[in-house]
Amino acid sequence: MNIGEAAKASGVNAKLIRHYESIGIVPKASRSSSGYRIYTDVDVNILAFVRRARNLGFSMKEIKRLVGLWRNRGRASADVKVLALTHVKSMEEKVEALQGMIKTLKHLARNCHGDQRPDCPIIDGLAR
Amino acid sequence: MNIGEAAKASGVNAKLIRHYESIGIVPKASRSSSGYRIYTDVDVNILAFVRRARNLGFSMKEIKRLVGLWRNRGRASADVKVLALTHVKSMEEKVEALQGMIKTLKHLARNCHGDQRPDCPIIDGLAR
DNA sequence: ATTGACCTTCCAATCGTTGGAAGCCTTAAG
DNA sequence: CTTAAGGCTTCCAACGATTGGAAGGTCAAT
Repeated sequence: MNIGEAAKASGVNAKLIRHYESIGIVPKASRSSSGYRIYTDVDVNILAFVRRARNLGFSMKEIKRLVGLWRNRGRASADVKVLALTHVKSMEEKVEALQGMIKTLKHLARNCHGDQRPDCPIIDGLAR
Repeated sequence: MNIGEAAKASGVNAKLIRHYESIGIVPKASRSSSGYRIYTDVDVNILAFVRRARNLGFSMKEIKRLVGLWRNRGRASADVKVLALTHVKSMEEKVEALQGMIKTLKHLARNCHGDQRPDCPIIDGLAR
């Protein structure tokens, strides 16, 4: 399977697959005589694994570790769980930060006429 | 006032002030005979305005527009409000995305022993 | 033999910020 | 007057994750 087929099968585009290889997220693919990368079903599984982890918001650094844990049959599930829950916590913090911003901005916007007049509590709030 | 003092007064560090100038967020500061940037109280206000907008999660592109609106006495408050509410909406979408990820990961983690055994629903979920 | 779709590598851009290096300027102390 | 500390200047590079393009090689079908 060449990189384009692997891209379709895994849902990770070809450009990104090369990038992941270059930064060591996925193992280096073997090559055909003409230099094309060759992928097996196992490689496709790794790529799809990476894609799913990405969809859950893990950083590439975390994903690198997750792939390592996945491939390590002797792993402790505790290691995975800690990684996952740490990530959950950081996402929860992001949510809180965003909700704070949303609340503030909505409050400012509620008091803004939103018409042709220049008077604007949003601007005033920022310029306070 | 030189850049260091303006940084203290505005809460935006000197490096960042130069950067903001270079990308046109804030007007180019005038210079002393020796080439040092000179800031007035008005400049400091602009910088602090930028900092507050940043704290509300606006992108630099949006902030550029906000600064323009702020300095334009004839602005329509509607323009500001649209910008703010668009930003609110995009933050709300981010929150939703994060909450989805959190929910999924928490669900996987709940079923994970988190001990020395390698069996791990989190990994299995990613490898599904 | 030529087309067109694929593959290769390398370099650059995005966004917002931070860091360093090398060199000039200002200020205060010796 | 000289020197040292610290602030200022510019430019260049890095972070993370991805995307884009350019220039060229390869494969399959016409």
